[in-house]
Amino acid sequence: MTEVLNAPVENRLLAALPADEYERLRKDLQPVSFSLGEVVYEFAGQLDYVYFPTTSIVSLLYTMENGSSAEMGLTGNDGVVGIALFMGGGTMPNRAVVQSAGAAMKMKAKVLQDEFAKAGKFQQLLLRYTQALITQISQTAVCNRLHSVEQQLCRWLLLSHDRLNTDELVMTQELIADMLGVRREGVTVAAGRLQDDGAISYVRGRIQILDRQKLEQTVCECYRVVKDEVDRLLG
Amino acid sequence: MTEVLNAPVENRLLAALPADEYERLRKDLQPVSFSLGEVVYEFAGQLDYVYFPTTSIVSLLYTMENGSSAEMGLTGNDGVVGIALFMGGGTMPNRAVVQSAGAAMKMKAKVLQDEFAKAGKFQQLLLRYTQALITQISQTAVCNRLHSVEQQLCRWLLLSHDRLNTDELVMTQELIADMLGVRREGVTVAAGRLQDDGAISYVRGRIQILDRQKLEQTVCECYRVVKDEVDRLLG
DNA sequence: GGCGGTCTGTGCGTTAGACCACATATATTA
DNA sequence: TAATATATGTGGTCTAACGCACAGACCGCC
Repeated sequence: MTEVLNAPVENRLLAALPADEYERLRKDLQPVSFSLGEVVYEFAGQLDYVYFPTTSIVSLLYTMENGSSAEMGLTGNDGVVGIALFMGGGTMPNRAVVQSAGAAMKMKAKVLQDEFAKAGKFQQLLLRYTQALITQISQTAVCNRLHSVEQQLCRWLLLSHDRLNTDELVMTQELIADMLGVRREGVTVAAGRLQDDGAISYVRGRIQILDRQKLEQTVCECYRVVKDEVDRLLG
Repeated sequence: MTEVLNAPVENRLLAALPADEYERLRKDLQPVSFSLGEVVYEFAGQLDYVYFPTTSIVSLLYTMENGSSAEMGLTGNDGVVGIALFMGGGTMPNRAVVQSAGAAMKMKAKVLQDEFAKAGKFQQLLLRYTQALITQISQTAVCNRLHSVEQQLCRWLLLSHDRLNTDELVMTQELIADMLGVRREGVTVAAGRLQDDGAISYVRGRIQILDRQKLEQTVCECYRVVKDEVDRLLG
């Protein structure tokens, strides 16, 4: 466990740093543990740290005034939570919620900003990640408009699976529904079909990915666009 | 006409530059004229210039393999087209199409990148605009999931109207449908209702905004979130 | 074991919007 | 002034997803 916590290089952004830059930053990175449902930042809330997930996944989502919500993107070991801190706005009009419990490395906002200002490799990586995130959010917009709940569920499962080193997702259908911005029953039906196909198995908040290929057959092109772009920009 | 073309400060990003920086960049800005439907950049296409719209509006949209499309955001005199050039990726997996004919100032990619690397006010403005764009795209994702065609049409009309200095939008329902990712008939019906309300009048590709207040009553909260964030970040 | 809480499955009426088929109205050009 | 192309209006059918109401199923705890 501590082994995992002390392995910041499990985050792709940090792992891509040159050795000397990484050595310099190392002392400013502290391990943290996120539990499911924990709120990393709130609508318009000031952030003191940025977080580099290693084994956790954090969802970015917007909650409407009437309580309904929808996810616009998710960040795992490929990125960083808190881009507003280097983009200059400080805050963002959305929330970040832990979607899969696990570990992350945190860094003080001030340290990050100073490092960003050096215009080195770190800045380059942060901006490239941000561009990849833009693509992810864009594709979410398109997918929300044009594709079925089942396709979107597949996209979501695949994106999450890519960011974990396990085949088990701990997640109730209720929570998935909140992420996708659909009804819980809609998720039940879509998940039921995937289960009948043998793609996944689902038992009370535990999804096993049994057959990725089947998911990839069902998913819309949106998944591929996002994945290819992440690989191109950070790979 | 040339008067307009020679007034780059009609773009809010350029207008926000300190006098000395603006003077330095001035010689690198050339006026261009965009016609309706012109493609500014193509899926994964390399860009030689970035564009600062002054009286034009450019839509960012994704076209699916089957030909259907949806917009994820739009840029007018508040921003810049071609963020991939300073974000580091070079290209983006989407298209940029002129949604409202008019003028823009263009700048060579190399000049922009050199200027960006100076980490001055210009960089700060570009990053802040990018953050505002992220909010716009995010809200499009949420809106696509949760709101009606009529509300989305209102959002789209208001966002466009904010970026123009006229009450007339030149735009067929067919094209609006492509932007919103809905059927043309759906736009006809929604626009018909707005027309009955006296909010707009619609004649063969020419929309008159008659009563902004009525639009703002019908629109969902998404519009406000985007507008407030743009004002906060660039205002 | 029994009991309350939390998940998941299912059925049914309702609805927004898709898809299809034209009718009509306004431009453009011959 | 026809003839043609383009833009908009309208009505019908179909379907995915919603909203609601409950019925199981599994979980932990007393």
